[in-house]
Amino acid sequence: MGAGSRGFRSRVRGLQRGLLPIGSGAGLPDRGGTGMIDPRRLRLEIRSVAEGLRLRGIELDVGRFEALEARRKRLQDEVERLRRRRRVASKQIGEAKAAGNDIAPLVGAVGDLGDDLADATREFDAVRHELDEFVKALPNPPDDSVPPGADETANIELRRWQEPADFNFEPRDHVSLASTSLDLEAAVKISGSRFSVLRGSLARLHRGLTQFMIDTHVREHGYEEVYVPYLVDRHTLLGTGQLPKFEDDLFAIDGERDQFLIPTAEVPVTNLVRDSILDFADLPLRYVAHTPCFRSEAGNYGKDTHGIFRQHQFEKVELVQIVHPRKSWDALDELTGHAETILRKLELPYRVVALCAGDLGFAAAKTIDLEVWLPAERRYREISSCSNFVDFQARRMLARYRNPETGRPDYVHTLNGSGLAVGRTLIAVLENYQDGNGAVHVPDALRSYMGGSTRLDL
RNA sequence: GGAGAGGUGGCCGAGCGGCUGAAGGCGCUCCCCUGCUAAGGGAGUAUGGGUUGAUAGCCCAUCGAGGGUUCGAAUCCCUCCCUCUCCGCCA
Repeated sequence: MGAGSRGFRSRVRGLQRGLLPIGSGAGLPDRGGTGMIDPRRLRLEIRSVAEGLRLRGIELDVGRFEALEARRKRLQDEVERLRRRRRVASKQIGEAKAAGNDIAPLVGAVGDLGDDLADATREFDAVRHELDEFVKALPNPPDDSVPPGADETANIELRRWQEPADFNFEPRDHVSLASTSLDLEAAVKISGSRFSVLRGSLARLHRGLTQFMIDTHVREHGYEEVYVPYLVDRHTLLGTGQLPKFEDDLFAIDGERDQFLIPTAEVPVTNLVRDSILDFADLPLRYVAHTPCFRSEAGNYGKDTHGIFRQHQFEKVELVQIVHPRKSWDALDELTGHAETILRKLELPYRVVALCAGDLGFAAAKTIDLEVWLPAERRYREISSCSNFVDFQARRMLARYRNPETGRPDYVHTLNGSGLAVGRTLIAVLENYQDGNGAVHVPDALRSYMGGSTRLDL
């Protein structure tokens, strides 16, 4: 039995064990594992898929896909035909043997079947691998409601909440305000650039913000708090779409373990439902997790180098929802609202922005960003990103639910959003709550998390 | 880290290399019977892929994963992963 003549399911399982096709020589993943755009949709409506991808600035090579698909079809047919022949022949041999007949002629009749099958299988696997790579590299086509555009300049502001405070003094930035409580020198000494050390009440504020966010989402929004690993394997990252295309953005563990530091809690949390068939009645699932996030920020050299806006390590409270496919658009609005609640409770001015097609992340069908006002920069900056991935991640993960109407498994839809990025919230609090004398007040909502203090002791 | 045991369908649990996609039990669904919270009888009940107008059929694959032996592997061989028990270490 040649490589690849094992079934689809075994490949999917292999994948789930972290044995990846990419560079590992292991079996090819199939549908579930490769994940992506629905292969059937790709075959049947490739034009519309191509159109969607064009909005993201990606030109789908329709001719190449169709050629590959034609070969795949022919070879799969051949392989299955040969396998069937082999099965039938083997069965006959078994029966003959049981009846006490001479099996030599039957065995001889099998002839080159084995070799033919091995050859066909080899070819089939090669084509599937090629097809797999091709499809896997395709991002999620944007939803129809996503504004067109190539980059962030085409994003659409949907609404604003509160006008920025009109300071009658020159607002200072968070680095200046934090003073010695933000010890960037120590961080550089310990770890290098893009890390930070927080001290005293600033560290406490950081922790308090985190607690406040989690508590709000658990108590008021009905999320289940989960604690998850910060190191994950390749398969997990493939499920949510960080791999195989964006390995450079991740910190990998160097050594025997083929693991990576999570770039966001989305990765471990969404993968909770990987390879499962959920009960219809259990949907929607809502998880909130607080984790550190690790990003290499490759390609962002020189960008946001001041302060702690863009770090290799930062904390985030993440919201994840697993929902019925017909509910995901409502869920996106809800989830965005849950993130907004934090900003409102903290009374931080923000605006809501719909990302244009060109600005979407790989797996997202639609993304709504929340941007908080930073007085020192005199502009709104991203503090939360809420996305509906529809069935894109679910396909990669084989995350399904039992459809009560058909009795069959269907893919769920997945969503996530920051609720919020803690470090950036810290910046926003510092800058928006400064009083002009270098002091920073504690937002009312955070008082109880700060031991009743009304001012930060910086 | 050392020693041992084990990984089979939603769960439990059989399985001399061939008729086992997989006995049996439990659970679940539907039907029948039953005059009353129970019992009994019958049928059905995995997933992925392909084909197709089709969630109708039909075909292929899957018994932790990968590879090997063989006409044929859940069953034999090799490698890896995981779980459990005991010892050691440890927050």
